[in-house]
Amino acid sequence: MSFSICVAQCTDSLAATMDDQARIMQSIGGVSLAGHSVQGGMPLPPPHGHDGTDGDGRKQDIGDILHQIMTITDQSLDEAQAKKHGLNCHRMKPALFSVLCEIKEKTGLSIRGAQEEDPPDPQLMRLDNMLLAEGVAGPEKGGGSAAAAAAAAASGGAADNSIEHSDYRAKLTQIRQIYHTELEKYEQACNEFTTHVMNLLREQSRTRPISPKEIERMVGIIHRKFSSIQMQLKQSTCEAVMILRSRFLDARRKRRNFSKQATEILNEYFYSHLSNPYPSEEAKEELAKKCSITVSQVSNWFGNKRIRYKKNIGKFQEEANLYAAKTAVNAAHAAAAAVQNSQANSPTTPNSGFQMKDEEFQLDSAESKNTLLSNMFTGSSGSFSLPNTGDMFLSMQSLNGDSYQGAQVGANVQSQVDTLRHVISQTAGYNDALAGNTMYSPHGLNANGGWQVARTPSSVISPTEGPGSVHSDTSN
DNA sequence: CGGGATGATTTGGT
DNA sequence: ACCAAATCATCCCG
Repeated sequence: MSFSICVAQCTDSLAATMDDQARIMQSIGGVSLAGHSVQGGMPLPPPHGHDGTDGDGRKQDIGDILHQIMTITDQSLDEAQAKKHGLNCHRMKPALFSVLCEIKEKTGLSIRGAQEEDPPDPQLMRLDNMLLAEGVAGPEKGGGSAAAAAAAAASGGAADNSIEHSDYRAKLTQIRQIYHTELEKYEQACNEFTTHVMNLLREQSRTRPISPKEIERMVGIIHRKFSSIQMQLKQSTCEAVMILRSRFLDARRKRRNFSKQATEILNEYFYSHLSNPYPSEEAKEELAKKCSITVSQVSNWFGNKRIRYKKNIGKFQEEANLYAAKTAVNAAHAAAAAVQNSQANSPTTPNSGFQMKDEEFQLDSAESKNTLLSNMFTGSSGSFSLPNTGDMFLSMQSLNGDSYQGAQVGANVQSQVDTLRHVISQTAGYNDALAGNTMYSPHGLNANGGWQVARTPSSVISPTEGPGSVHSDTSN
């Protein structure tokens, strides 16, 4: 939308109003020329110096004046100025003026009242509200600096996201700026135009009757015209914002898979908290930081993971084994580091060898994993029951199922020591029990398909009877 | 290119 | 506000 359009439109409106007046004038002329007396029977003052002359002369005079008035706008400025002066000085002018006044008074009623009250346009209000909501209209919200701060706060390494976000902010700021400059331009133009028209009308009021009401009305018309243009501006701004938004949302939809490392970290947490895979706010923040993703992405991930895990536990068993083992090994590693020269250490290589353990486990064959892991999986899982699959499964109770709650992953050395001890103690005893079912059994799911509420470890089921108890759930 | 994997969004419930 | 579930949209591999 350009300034020229708005000026053109306003000019149109003004021209239309002028036309109205010209028509009135014409009708006046018609009346006065056709009839012998002007409407209302107002007698024309006797033309000076032409007393007693025929009516043709007067008609001629009036006709001339009216013609001059009506064509005054067609002439060049200088010409018009001269003519105007001539008319103002014309001897018939006061009389004609009063006639015009009277006619005006009569026709004025029909003009007025036609388009008075303008209720707040709901459409305009909607646009205003939206622009306000989008932060395009309304008080300056710090624009770039706020965006930068928000981006910085959200980042913590989430490059993709913050880049997109700041990009969005930048574009929005751009739109906002354009909107404001345009709005200002229109306001200024409106004021200028209004003053101009008012001056014009005041000037003209010397030649023809123009009431203050009429000027007011004209101003109203101009303002309406300009505000309708403003509405167009607002509308197109809204459209632009919508497009930007949809693009931004599309861009967000255009997801990128998380890095392998991030998935690793998330999975580790998930499987080490399988009994209650609902990270606390702090835990989520921690994970988000570690994974270079946002907290809500962590939440999304856990939401998806829980649902998909539960939906098809079998599919995730290998993964579960893998991560349970990792957790156990990590715990063992940490514990070994913690207890240093303890006698009850893991049957693995010395400290230096632990560094590679993760990779080794990742690359292990399924069998070795399963045999190894089935002995270790109890490391930090809680109790579980299958949903309604009717599968036979094991219910295991951990010693420290919830010991990681709210703590940093792998940071709780004591629990890791416990885990290690537990793993070690379990290794021999339950190997056989699991031999026929190398699956990593789901823990923490109740019959309704939901994870059970976290419970205090070892208080419900003793470590001796917990891991060994076998449930078969054929109901449902 | 098809289809499974996966991150994001929507919907409905508490 | 958070969750489960369904669904969407894209990624990615064979």
